[in-house]
Amino acid sequence: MQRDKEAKYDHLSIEKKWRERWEGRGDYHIDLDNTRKPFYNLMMFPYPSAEGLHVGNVYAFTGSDIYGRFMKIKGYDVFEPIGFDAFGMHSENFALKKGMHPAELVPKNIANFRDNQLKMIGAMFDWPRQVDTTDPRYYKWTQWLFVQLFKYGLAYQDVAAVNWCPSCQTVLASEQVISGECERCKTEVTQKKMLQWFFRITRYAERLHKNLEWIDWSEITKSAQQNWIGRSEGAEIDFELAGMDDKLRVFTTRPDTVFGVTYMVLAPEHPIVDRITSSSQRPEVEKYLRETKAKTEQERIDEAGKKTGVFTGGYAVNPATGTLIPVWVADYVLIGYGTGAIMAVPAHDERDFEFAKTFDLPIVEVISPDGSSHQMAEAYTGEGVMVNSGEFNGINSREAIGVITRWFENHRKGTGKINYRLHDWCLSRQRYWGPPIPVIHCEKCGAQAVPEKDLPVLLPEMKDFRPDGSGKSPLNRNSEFVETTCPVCGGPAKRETDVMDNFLDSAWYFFRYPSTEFNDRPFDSERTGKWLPVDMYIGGNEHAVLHLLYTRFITMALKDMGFIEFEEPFKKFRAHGLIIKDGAKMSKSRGNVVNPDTFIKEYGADCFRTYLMFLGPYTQGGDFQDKGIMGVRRFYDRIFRLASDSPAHGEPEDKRFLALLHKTIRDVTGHIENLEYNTAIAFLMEFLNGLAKQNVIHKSSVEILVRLIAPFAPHLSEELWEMLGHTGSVFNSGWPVWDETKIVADTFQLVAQVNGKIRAAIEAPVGISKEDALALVESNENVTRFIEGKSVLKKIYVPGKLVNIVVQ
RNA sequence: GCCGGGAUGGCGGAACUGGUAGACGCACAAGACUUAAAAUCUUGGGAGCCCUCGGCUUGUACGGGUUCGAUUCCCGUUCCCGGCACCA
Repeated sequence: MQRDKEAKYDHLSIEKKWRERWEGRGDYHIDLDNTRKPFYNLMMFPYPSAEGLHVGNVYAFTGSDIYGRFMKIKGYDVFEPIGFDAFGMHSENFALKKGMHPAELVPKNIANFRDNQLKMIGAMFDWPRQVDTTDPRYYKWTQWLFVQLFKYGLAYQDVAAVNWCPSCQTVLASEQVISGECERCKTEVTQKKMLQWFFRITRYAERLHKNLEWIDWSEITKSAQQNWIGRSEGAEIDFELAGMDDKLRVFTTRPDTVFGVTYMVLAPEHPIVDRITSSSQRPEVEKYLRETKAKTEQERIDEAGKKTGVFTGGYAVNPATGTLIPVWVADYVLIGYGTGAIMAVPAHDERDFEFAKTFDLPIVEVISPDGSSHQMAEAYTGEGVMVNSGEFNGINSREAIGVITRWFENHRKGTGKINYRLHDWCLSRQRYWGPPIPVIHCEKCGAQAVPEKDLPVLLPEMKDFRPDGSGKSPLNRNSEFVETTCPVCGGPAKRETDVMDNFLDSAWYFFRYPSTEFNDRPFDSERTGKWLPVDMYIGGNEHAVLHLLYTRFITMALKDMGFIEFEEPFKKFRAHGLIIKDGAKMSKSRGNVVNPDTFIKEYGADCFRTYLMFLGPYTQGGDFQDKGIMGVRRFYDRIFRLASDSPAHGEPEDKRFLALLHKTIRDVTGHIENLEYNTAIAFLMEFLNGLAKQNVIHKSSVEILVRLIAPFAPHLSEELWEMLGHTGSVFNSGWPVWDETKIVADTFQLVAQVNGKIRAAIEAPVGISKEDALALVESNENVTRFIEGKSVLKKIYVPGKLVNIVVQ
């Protein structure tokens, strides 16, 4: 054959052809009501940034799409929707920077994302069902969701210390503060006491924690949620205050150490500080409170370890010993956790120990590792035997936790208690670009939910949408929006002007996808019953305690309110890894950003997809190296040549080749199922290498290869499938099946070891007996060299694998 | 500090329930084709040593252990990534 006449893999025309054909035929817009094997394949929808699609997006979507296409070719009715998470500060801040209006910018970004980029990556998106969170037809239902939660008592307004981002000029949820900084702009967050809207996610803390035991999610994600929820078991104990009627309640995980309580500490913000402070101590206490208040979060973190505090002048009574103990105020106790007050056990808590050393407070050992008493040079936090603990002496401290808790319960001085680190979800934002909170404030009737018939509360068009730092949304400056009437009494009232956290938009979007055509309900119950929970969800782990926690909460709430019958939204969730470039994180400043468009144009989407997946295990990410993509391109070039070279009819007979063929089907199947795409691709390459070496290349073998690469290279496989004479889509051809019996070869490499060291590998028939195997090995020259003149202690035979001769 | 994940050639990475470490690919080298180059095809390789077919020694972050045999299991250590963190 003449080289220059050879058929050429022209990815540009092939990919265009199949994009158009899929769209024209509506291959991926499935009839949701007429399916036998529904499979909901979900990927985290993107926010349409002006910079365009990031390679990280492509990586995420491709991995998910490969799974979806694999299920499709296996015969499932795969629903693979996509949408745009377009509300929120990211879009708004960008619009501000560009001097544009988000209402004008966002549709442009979406169009660019969709038409120039997302449509090019070869995913089987069901476009007619796309969702845009800024569309009133969508956010009407986001507001509806708020109203339901409000009516159910899960949404409330309260004055609380909240996280304030001075740059974004809004409050944030604690999940959106990453080590003291705003998740969006990295500005240091400050604490402010403000009236805000919250969702009572803490009511679900135990369920959110408990279900982690059984949900099929990536371990890394579950562990992050576990840490975030921060469940800890212990007890709450009441301490009487000398000369006061009040009791001081504390939370502790170590009730077994109560005999060792030698003082107590209040958080500076604790309400009782004012009353307990004696007049002589008052100036000092007030000075300390002023100083702590002035400290930033960062200073407090930096100082962690150094203990500061002052004595209030007040005393409490140790409920176990009856002795008077001083009450201090110190900022190592946090108002936001437990009761904001602690019982201090310096002998058995490192922080209390340090504090006691600093201020010369008594240290009493009550848990001894060996039962004898010690000079305490540091806190002992392990378990041991109770000492100096009255009637409890001699008990193991771990046991004592339960015993003492019960003792307190019997004396009505305390109770077993589980504490969570999780806080309620602060939902309100003092910004413009979000769905308005659907609430009307009436002086007479209080805060009222906007009646459902009046939804959506449209986000008014405002030329000046700049946040003003007043603690209220820019909507507050729009009197036309603000002034309204009370839905209960009809009197004059004001609208709530804060908008909702855009994480609420994304907390329920997967409910909407299967029901996009219903405008009278957020989601149809029949559709939902058929399609949810989501079968497979893939996304980045940066949302482990944001989006992924909120979706679980919202799903549980929807169940409790009777809208749905399941409480976990995703049957399976897998976090994909991160993709880096030449060993380093991608960043604009480093100039090592991979532009997907360039690679898709140059090598084709199929190549790009496959290469991204070939970089490393999908759940762990990979290192992108520009040259590496050529390997994948060569792989597809070779397949293309093979298929266009009119392969022979008939079936291959070579047993070795058949073994390779069936093994490839088996291994590729298994590895795709586990999202180990890199190894699946390696097996495909190995198979091609084997196939190309055959004297006769059979069409049937090429067809199997084409079907196996289909999830990775959808356009190319369709083209090749057609070239091989088929009319329908390769995705309707079924996934190849393997025959286990064909994988077994006639012979194998019998490894011969002496004392565990390999001395030879001998071709031996499968099923060789132990005696024959030993004989074979012992007749090997290189083996005899090592056993000659030595006494044989043992002969080990592992069938089908090796013989090991142990000598001395 | 606690929790989770990880460390394997020049590089990205393979290795099932402990059984030939380095599959597959990149880069590299040699050869074939070519006037030449590109493309393509073939071959080669962890390191060190004897260097002759071939063989020996050594090698999966480090130090021990269990085992006939350890990248894999156990104990200890270092470093990297992610989560939580003065959370009582």
